[in-house]
Amino acid sequence: MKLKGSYFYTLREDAKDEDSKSGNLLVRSGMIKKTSAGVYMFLPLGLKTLDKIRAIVKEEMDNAGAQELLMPSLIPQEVYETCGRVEAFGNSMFHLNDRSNHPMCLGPTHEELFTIAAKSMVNSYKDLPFTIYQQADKFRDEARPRYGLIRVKEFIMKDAYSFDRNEESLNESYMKMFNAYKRIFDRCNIDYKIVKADTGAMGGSLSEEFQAVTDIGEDILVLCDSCDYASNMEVSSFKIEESNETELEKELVATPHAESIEEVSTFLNVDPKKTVKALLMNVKDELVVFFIRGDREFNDSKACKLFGVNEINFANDELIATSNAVPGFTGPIDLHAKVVIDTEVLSMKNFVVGANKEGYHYKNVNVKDIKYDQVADISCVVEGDTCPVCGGKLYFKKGIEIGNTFKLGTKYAEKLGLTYLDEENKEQVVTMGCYGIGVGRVLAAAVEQHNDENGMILPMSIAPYQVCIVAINTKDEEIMNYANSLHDELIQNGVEVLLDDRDERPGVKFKDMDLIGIPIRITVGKKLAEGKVELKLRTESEATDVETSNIINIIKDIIKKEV
RNA sequence: CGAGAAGUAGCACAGCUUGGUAGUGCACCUGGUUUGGGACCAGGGGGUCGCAGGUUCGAAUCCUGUCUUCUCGACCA
Repeated sequence: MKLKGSYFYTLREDAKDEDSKSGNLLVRSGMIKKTSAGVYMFLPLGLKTLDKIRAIVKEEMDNAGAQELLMPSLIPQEVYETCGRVEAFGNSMFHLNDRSNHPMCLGPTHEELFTIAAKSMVNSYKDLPFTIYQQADKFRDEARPRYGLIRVKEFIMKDAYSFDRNEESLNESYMKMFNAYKRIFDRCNIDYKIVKADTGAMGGSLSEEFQAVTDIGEDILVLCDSCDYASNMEVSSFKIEESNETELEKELVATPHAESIEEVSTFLNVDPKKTVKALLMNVKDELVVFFIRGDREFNDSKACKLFGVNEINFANDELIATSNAVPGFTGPIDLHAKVVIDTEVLSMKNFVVGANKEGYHYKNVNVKDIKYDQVADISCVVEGDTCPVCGGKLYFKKGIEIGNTFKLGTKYAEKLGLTYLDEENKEQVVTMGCYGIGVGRVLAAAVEQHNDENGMILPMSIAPYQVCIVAINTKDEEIMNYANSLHDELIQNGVEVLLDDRDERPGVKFKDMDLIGIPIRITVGKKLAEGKVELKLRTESEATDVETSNIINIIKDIIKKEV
């Protein structure tokens, strides 16, 4: 590939409407261009990079025995009605009508269509198991697209679905995908963690997320410093510390104007860990008061699961007025409302709670003093908590979900009637798994993790070109002749090469090649007269002189080592 | 969806308070000098100032509406 005469441009300044390192670098390098919020063009250089990732995904899927197919994006709405998902997706689904006013949508996910496809083929237990997948566009009308390719309205996802006769067989299919995922992300050089995640509204028994570790991550990963415990914040737990204090008698204390945990703990000079705070919530239009340790966050998704609802909001004044709770001073003693206490509170002693009386709290309260309807795990881990597995210390990292493996179970198969006959001629429901990879997110994550002040530092496996040749002076015939012949010879040797033969000054070319992150740079300049060119790796700051007689082998060796 | 900010040339911005010929840097074109880390000199092309109304002799500038983008939050199968 020669730059002169080809579609290639870079921007010298950051885009004002990109909020992430990767978004900016991808836009500045001319790989992508925003068409509207959360929708991007993939320009030639960007598509080439994306294709490298897609090829790795395809190779690993095929090796794992999965078969590729392609589903449509334009789908009749009734396909999603069977499993109640039009409502479940709500505003994030794109709706449109065809010319005869038939309601259609742009597919946000494809469980239903894959299940329908499986029905055409599955009759007997002998037809199982198998796994099919596609790499295709998904459409989700995100409320707030952000971070370049990370949160978008239209994106390419690799989604695979496994079909098995039972849970045991599913476990095998699942592990094949799981291992393929590890190879895919390893090959793309992503720094990732595999965490346990919420099975959410999808149902199913196990969900594991592949999370690329970056500061702009939208998920909080809970990790252990001494074992391999790893969990999404939504579902993570911690080992509760038992207190061996002797229980004291509760005592009413005046705490004028001290409403927040911070104010109360400062006023009474107690550790926030020795307080219990109330959350007045609206659960199905009923007031439920949750009590958790003062320094902890309320875990929304755990609470939703507890009540089997999709959302829990703060109660409004009207709802709060149905009880004797006083916001800022709400406590579990003599509270006339439904009370749920966090499991951890059972192990706390001599703590501070509100007194349901303006300006008063109780101190030295113990579990025996309080009445509650339910005990449940409803709080979030904080850093420094004890690991539930090994007793080590928990710490946090931020992650971008780039992949998800999911034991779906029989939910979709049941509703859509995907069954088979077993050896005894009995009808059985197929057990499914689904496995997704956000291909664009993998690219964004790779860029987010591999860059410096000059631009991207792409891993060899996904860089659009493995080698770039910078010809210092395009007017020098010898330099140009050699650069062109090196370009041709590398291609003949199966190397992906970009020749910068533009009539630009050297500095411009160096800056551009650094920006787009090509792993190996060959500079053809003055030393050509001595039979030498310069080789520089994007990951290194220094260049070395190399004999032109050896150059092909040296390059091939570097590539072999990296891929 | 709630709150805030911004829309002026391909990109990044100034001009708006106090209405009066549309500006700067980069990019682009022509000529020349240059050629190892985003060159220099000279000349040049390109914008119905997001859109629609209104006020005014006159609107990028003031007023109203609207769309878009961004930020913080809510949401995120």
